[in-house]
Amino acid sequence: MPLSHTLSKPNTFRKLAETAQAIAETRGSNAKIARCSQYFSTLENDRDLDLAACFLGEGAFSDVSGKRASVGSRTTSTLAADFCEIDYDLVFKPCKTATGSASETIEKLFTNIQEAKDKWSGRGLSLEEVKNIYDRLYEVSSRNDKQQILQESWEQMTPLEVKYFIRIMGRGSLRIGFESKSITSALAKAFDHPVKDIRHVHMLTGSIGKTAVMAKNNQLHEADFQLFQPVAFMLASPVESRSVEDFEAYVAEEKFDGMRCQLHAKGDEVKIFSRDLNDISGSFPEIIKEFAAKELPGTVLDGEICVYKEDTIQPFQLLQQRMGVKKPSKKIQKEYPVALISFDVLYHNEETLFAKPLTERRKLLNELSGEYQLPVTIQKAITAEEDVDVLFKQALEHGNEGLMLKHKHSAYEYGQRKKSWLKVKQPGGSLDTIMMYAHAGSGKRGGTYSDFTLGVSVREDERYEEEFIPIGKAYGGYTDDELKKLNARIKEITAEKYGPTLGLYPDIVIELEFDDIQVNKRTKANYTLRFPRFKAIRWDLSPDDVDTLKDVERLFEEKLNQERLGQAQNPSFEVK
DNA sequence: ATTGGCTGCCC
DNA sequence: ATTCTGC
DNA sequence: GCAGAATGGGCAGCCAAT
Repeated sequence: MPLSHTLSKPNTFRKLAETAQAIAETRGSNAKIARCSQYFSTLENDRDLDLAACFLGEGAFSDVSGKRASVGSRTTSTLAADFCEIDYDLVFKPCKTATGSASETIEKLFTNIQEAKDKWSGRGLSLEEVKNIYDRLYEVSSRNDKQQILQESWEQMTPLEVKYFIRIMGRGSLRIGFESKSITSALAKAFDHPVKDIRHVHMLTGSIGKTAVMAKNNQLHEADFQLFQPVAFMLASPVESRSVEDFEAYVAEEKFDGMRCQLHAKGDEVKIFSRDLNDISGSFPEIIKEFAAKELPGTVLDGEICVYKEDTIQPFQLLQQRMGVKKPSKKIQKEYPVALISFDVLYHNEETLFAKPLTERRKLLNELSGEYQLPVTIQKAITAEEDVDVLFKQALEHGNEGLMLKHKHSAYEYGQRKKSWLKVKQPGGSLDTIMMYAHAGSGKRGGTYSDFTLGVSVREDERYEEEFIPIGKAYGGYTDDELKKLNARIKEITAEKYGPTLGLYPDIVIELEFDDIQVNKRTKANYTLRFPRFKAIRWDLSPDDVDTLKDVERLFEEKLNQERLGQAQNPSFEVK
């Protein structure tokens, strides 16, 4: 069979890469959807459709598979440099800075460099073969083995294929203006089903590939919720309390600064899943044991895991030291005792409750709390903004993050960020900082400096010799227009260039907003900021006006002195 | 046996 | 997590 | 109003270098 014929077959990886590129170059979401839909229609084989939908919509592995390639930009980039026989630091890195994308750089280099072209066998791979490569990458662990597999694969791919192979392998976006919403629309169009049906089945199965196959074979109605298979979480939209209109329609509960989780239980079988649908049961054995002992009938709960010690909810930083621990020792379990505080019930006694209004789900949750001794959040009625203000203050006193306002009649809208759940938070503070370094952006921000290191003043601080020291980085909170102005000014105040980073003369003052200050001994300042973002570019201020490290220390002390109220007084959760 | 770099995944 | 932009 | 895209800090786990 002639090569060209083989390669034009729809089930080749080349066809998928070409389709992705065509989608990227197409303007307008409807046109993109049409282009993708047409591609899906050409895939005759179920397995190929499964893989194609998974690659375009989720990546190398289905979200619920728990598998990862564990290949990052360093591994791919150094190998790419070797592949082209160029120096990584001297040639590859500058190219990456210019294009703003490692995979884009690799595509360009492979297209233009003879050493890379010489390695190409031109054989081409099927979707199934590429899937096998991803599986092999998951199975090996050393970087050498991973690079060996990558090298062999790239020899059989065109530069365009390599680009998408890398993007699919990572957990990030394909950056073709086409994420899960568009994929579901494309499947709806290709196989003639309502978008909402496709979306619903996607939520239930957790797999876009499976959903695609079911859509093709008219099996969407067969999809059903299954215990121990996690569903996407309902998310909340940020609001300022003054912008809420009908307070009576909402109930308030405190927003815990912990780890969101979905618990599935039946008898002594219990599993918990993280927001990204990873199985995190192993990290919290005492929660598993505790719920196993309760012998619940088939039940799914939505809640938050917190470190809870001496009747007090402990800071998130303490929980962080447990989150990633795969097999926590007895010592760790004792030092960081955790509690799962539930706030919703999604399934009980063979019945899914997603479509029921919140009030009804809550009624059941309260009953379960009484029957099985489950800690649940306390919901409070509100009628006006003043109520929210009072409750918000109480939440902060508990060491909680803020308030959730939940629409009383809302269904559990999984996987979506709607206005049924609102989160009310308040910035932890702000600092006037100096811009110290500017870093090259990537993707659509390629070619500009879009990411900045901000510093506080230590000019009159005997502990330091320099004028300013970094306190955090920020990349957002400015408009595209402001970014242009910043880039113009940066050109004029560049002192040094280190690869993708510019060292700047002190000139631009940024009002930096953040949610929290934390101690971090590994940094020069000893402190870092949680969720730093631009609040304003202070063209009106000069480097002399920048806040000092002593100001940071003072803010931190103030925070520490606000003692956390134990749950014994005025609790934010209870057992009915 | 330690340390540092890379990766994934919580917020 | 947060934020801005295009549709 | 939603979806998409580009990015923050910090932790554990794992591998590579020393």
